[in-house]
Amino acid sequence: MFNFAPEFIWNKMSDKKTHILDIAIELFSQNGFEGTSMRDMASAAGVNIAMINYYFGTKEKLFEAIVESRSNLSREMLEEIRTDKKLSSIQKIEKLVDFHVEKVLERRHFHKVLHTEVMLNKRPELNRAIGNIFRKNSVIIKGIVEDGYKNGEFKKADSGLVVSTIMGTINHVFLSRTICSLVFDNLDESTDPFTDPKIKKKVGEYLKQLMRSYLLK
Amino acid sequence: MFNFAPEFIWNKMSDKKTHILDIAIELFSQNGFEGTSMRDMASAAGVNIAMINYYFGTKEKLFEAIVESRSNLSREMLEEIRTDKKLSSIQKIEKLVDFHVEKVLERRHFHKVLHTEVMLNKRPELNRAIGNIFRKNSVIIKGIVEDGYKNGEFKKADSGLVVSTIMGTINHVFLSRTICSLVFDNLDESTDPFTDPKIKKKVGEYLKQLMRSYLLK
DNA sequence: TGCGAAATTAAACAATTGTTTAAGTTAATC
DNA sequence: GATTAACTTAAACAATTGTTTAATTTCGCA
Repeated sequence: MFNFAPEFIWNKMSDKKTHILDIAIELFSQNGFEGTSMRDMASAAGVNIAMINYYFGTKEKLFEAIVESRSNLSREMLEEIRTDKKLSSIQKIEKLVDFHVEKVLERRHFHKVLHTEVMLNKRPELNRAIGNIFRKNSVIIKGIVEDGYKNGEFKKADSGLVVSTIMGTINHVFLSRTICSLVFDNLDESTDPFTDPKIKKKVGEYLKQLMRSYLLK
Repeated sequence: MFNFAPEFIWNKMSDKKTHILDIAIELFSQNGFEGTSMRDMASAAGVNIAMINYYFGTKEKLFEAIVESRSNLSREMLEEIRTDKKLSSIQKIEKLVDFHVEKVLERRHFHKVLHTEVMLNKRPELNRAIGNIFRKNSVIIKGIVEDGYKNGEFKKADSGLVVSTIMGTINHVFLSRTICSLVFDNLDESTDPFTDPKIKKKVGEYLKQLMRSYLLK
């Protein structure tokens, strides 16, 4: 009898635990929290179901582990933009818009789940974890807007609402295929709007123009 | 032995079926689709669980029935704004902003669920029903923006993205308590931001100013 | 009053859920 | 090589899910 090769070979860099995490991100992203069962995840990751609880305790803790693991990714980049002395305030805003469009497009399913979770607001622990990410990012972006006012480049503006417009517009356009088709109503059925560079550019340019006309003196 | 009064007396205007619908809206809004069980709904409505399937068939059909029942509420109002000859284009936009802020604040839980459903995009039938509502509204608002360009009042603008900014900003601010607290960071713990008229006004004024500076020539 | 359709009920159904158990294997340490 | 801890497994657990059934009651109408 032959011994067939196992479906997964754990290499040493990404061990079984982080492999589960990767699969979990994928499934949670596609199906949401309630929509993803532990058994789905176990079989998709090719591990015994009890291993997930062995590593992470509970389903909710698993989700929290995911959130934590992605937590610091964008904060550093945002901080970098804010403190860049070579950029004017409006240039920072423009860079930030591009960064966010890119980020959401790249991980739109994940962002989708973060937003569903923060909206529905069950699972308090999880909500707090997500809220912390949003908070850190929000503070930095607000800072950029307020800096622009202090140095005389911008008109006075409610920085929190400016953040809401940038994030809100991007989310609205990109987190739902249905809505995306409404926004760009001449969408070719075959082309995927989320990989189409023209659409990405369109949204970016629009938001920058919107911010210029509202913020600049 | 006494016969105690039943928990609910069905009056003739809103019979048992529509009573179930009302309760279902409430529970779906608070807990989402997956988060609401038929048993929860049955006991909240004070009816036998089998009655719900008797009236509506399945859980999903029940949700669709809700969506249909709310479908035409805002379309008429929007159409009215668009065709109002006494208003300039920018006045129409402003009226529309106020209308949407009001609408979302009034039924925020329901809008929350609509958005979660349209984001996750499981349950194709349901998604199509929700998409149709969004589509109808979207078309009208886009029309207002495009009218404004044709009559020389507005600069050329991507009407779809303007809609996204209005809807996206309002949703981002009002569909999550967590995010709302980030936007208005000096929030009193005790006051409810969603009933506070100051916050409602703030968002409305901001969006109007944003649209004026972007759209007007 | 009596017939038949509609309404209502408690119970059962079958499937799935997240989690735990208890027995097993593997691997490293002394 | 023995001891211990980490890992892995199949099975069971207990709870919940949406839906259906089959028996019964209610009610309008002839």
